[in-house]
Parts: sequence; structure tokens; C-alpha cells
Amino acid sequence: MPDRSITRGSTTGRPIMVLLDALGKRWTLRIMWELRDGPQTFRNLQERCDDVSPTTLNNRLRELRKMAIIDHREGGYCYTALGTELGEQMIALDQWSARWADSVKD
Amino acid sequence: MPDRSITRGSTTGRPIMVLLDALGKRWTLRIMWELRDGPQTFRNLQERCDDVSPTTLNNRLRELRKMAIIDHREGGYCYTALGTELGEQMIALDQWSARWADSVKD
DNA sequence: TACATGCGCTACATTATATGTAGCGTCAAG
DNA sequence: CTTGACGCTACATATAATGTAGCGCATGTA
Repeated sequence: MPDRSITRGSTTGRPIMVLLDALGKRWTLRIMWELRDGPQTFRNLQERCDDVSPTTLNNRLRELRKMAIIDHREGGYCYTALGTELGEQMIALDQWSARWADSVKD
Repeated sequence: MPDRSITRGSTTGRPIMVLLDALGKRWTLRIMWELRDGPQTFRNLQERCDDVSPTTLNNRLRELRKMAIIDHREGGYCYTALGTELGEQMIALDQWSARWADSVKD
């Protein structure tokens, strides 16, 4: 069972709920996105994420580490093996967003 | 170009940024998830989302409508055609979360 | 030795966001 | 003419994110 100690409202502990809860916090998805092409240092990541405050960035990184989605190694923060698979979903979102932009521009 | 009037920090207007920004607000992903098996009324949706406050629910629904991801018809709130494709990503997240739960439980 | 640079943060006051509770106006059924 | 479900809105309170400053550590350079 995933670590629920970082979750907010949902109390069922269902993995999908824990996941949606985590991804639904500001900057979490963005951080996942910015890690897509390799490891990033803290400051590097901060810059890529529109200069998010270090407080928030650190909170998110801690949560993602606790969930074993990312890891902190030599070279910086990067996906774990499992996290990589989640990161690939970001690509799918990117593709969807491209079609979305096309269809909404009329 | 997607409607950016609801977005927060990111100012590039890149579709993926607008999308990540929207999905990164609390309850947005959860609402998408709860709409996966058909239309839901406002109150029904509220109940499914751990009794989220009507204020917040209404804000999120408005944003999702503005983005043409969901629609409000007879029968309740539901995905648009394009929104359905995004909704399918929720399934992928669910599948990932199941593998995640397995691998983290040791 | 001293100084600069990049690293990962922490502290803290301010501002933005979400919550919880109450209740309004509309409609359709009994 | 009341009851229930509908989609909300108002507003005070609580929680989360922001912006700025700066710390301790390591590595490099003069």
C-alpha cells in the first residue's frame, strides 16, 4: 500500500486516490514534466518551474520521494524506475494538449 | 489556442502548461476521475468528491467547462468529445497506481 | 588563506486558495 | 402549497503557496 502519510483529504487509501491527491497539488505535475528529459538540480528545477518558491518545491520533492516516484542522486533529482512510467503519461498529456489546442482554436 | 483566462502562474500559453496548471488545482483530477462512468449532477459529484465545498466544485466545473473539457447537459456534467480522450488518461493513471501499490508494498 | 560559486535547503511574514456552513431561487412531483 | 432535488452564492475561517532573505556545506580558483 502506498504511503498515505502525505495525503490530504481522501481517506480510503485507494492507490488512485492517493495518486490523484498528490498530482492535484500545485507544481507536482509540472515537476514531473520538467524531469522528463533527465536529472535536474534543485535550483535548476526551480528555474524551470517559473521560479516556484523553494519552500513549495522542497515540499513537493519530499512528497514525490516519499512516494518513490522520484529519487535524489548524484546529478540531481530524477525519476525512479516506476516513476519513469508515470512520467510517460506526461507525454500522453502533451499529445492530448496539442490536439486540444488545435480543436479549440476553431 | 486554449482559453488561458483561467490559468495561474504559467504565462507562455503553451497548451501543455495550461493543461498542467489546470489539472494541478485541487479536485480537478478527482472530478475528471468521478466523471469516468457517465454524467453526474452537481450534488452527486460533490458527494463523490468527499463532500468538496460547493464553492470549490463550482469553480472547478466552470474552469473545465471554459476549457471545453466537460459540458453541462440534461443528465448532469459530463465529458465533451475531446474531454473523453483526456478522461481515458485517468484509466492509465489508475493502472499505473495499481502497479505502484504492488511494488511499494514490498 | 581567502573568496567566490553552486548546491540543497530553512524561516517567516504576506497573500492566495480552499473549507464549512447556511441558505437562495427554480422546477417538477405529490 | 409543501417537499424534494437541482445548481448554485455568500461569507467568515483555516490551510497552502509565495517571496525574500539567508544558512551550512562542498568544490574550485587566486
